[in-house]
Amino acid sequence: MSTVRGARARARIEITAAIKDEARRQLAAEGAAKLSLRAVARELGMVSSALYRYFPSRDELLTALIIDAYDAVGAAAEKAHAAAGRAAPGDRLAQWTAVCRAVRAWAVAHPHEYALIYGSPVPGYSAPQDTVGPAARVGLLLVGTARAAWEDEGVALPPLPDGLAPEAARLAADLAPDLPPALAAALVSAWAQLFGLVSFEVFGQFDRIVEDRDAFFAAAAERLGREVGLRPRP
Amino acid sequence: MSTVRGARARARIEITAAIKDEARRQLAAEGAAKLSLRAVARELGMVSSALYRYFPSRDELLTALIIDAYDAVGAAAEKAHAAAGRAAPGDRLAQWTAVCRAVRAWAVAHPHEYALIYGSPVPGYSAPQDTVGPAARVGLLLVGTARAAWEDEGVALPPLPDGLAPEAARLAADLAPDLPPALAAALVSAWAQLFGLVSFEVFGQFDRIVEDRDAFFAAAAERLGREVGLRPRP
DNA sequence: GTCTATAACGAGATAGAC
DNA sequence: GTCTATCTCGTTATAGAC
Repeated sequence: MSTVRGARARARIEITAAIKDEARRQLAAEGAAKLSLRAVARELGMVSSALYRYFPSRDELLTALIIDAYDAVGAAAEKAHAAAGRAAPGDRLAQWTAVCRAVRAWAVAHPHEYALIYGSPVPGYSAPQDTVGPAARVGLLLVGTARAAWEDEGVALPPLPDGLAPEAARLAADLAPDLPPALAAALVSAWAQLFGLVSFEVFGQFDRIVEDRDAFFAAAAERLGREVGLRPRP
Repeated sequence: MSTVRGARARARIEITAAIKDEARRQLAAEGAAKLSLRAVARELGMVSSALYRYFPSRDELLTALIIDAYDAVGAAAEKAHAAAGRAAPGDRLAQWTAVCRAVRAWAVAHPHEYALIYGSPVPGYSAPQDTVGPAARVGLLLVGTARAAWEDEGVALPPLPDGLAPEAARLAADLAPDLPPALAAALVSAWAQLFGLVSFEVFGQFDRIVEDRDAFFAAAAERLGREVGLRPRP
């Protein structure tokens, strides 16, 4: 009884994975806008209507791919975060740059999945609430490292520009009530800028401009870390 | 004779503009991947083969749209650059932030054209050399402002991290041989981060996170300016 | 209950004959 | 330039296999 259910469940998991794999292949070849349930089904030797047992609509398949992508980059970042924490406990700047490098490495290795989550929105598709949690994973790591440094020794940040004080207070209340508003605002800014660097590289804006991308990115990531108050180990 | 030719030329210009306008409308509705010469023709009451007199292929139409977009954001930035130069000559930080704000304002007003040039690459399309010049316009303004500040009074930048020295020298040689390598590298980094901030806003990554986008962006742009050595007027 | 297959819909793209 | 025959798409209804 339970083996039967187990076998069915296993088959379901396998087929679901096969569908997503094939969809990712199409993502790379044609882009998210042209992702087609029929083409996926054809490639898998299924009939299109059969896919509806696994994904109730094309948009739900897209959502699954988006969540997987956020989870993949999040997992890569978390792994780097943990490893850096073990390798040099207390060296928050090293941990910060390790997370940045992991994000970049994942993005360079999976450019089409990266484009799906950090590139132009897919026309006609609007991401449901389910993506919010996975999307936050990298950001949470960055906040965590900055918080650890703040708890260690406090951080020295330049004073907030006048106009930003209310928004910074709002950000802090939403994202990290224990942190000073200036740090919360700096974190959001660094977060956006990290992905700006990665996007420029992945989307080809650095072609014929930046050559030694590793060195360039490493320096930029470290600078971002300093902007949220991280300092090299004394 | 010449009036006939003039009229013909005028008609050609008008039709070319109408084609691009309709194509931009489709860009907004369906995305660049689905831009179709046939649909453009249908909407204009033309037959698709007639379009080939104006654009030899879909890719050439895309290229024209891309160049137009780079030129539009470049012109907006140049206008802000010039106005800031007139309003407060010598205040380089104000000029820098004015350019940043102009880029952002254009992007927010034209999100689909922004996505075309700074979003995910269009699958199967590779930009020809013609786009390089227009694409450089904003970057050149940023370099120009930083150069002016450098010539005014020099700039104090943190020393380059070890590994970055060769790449920074290369960047400086390519982009601005008169500037110190550390400044060239900081400029490329600030350039990428500026568009990272804009992309996060335009692509919806700030939804439900950053509320007062004007204040947030203004503060970030000013910080970027300081990173390339700009200081407020004494 | 769970799945797949057939067939169909309405809409749109596409290729080629004329 | 036009028309038509043939594709694609997402999605649903239905019937039957396991």
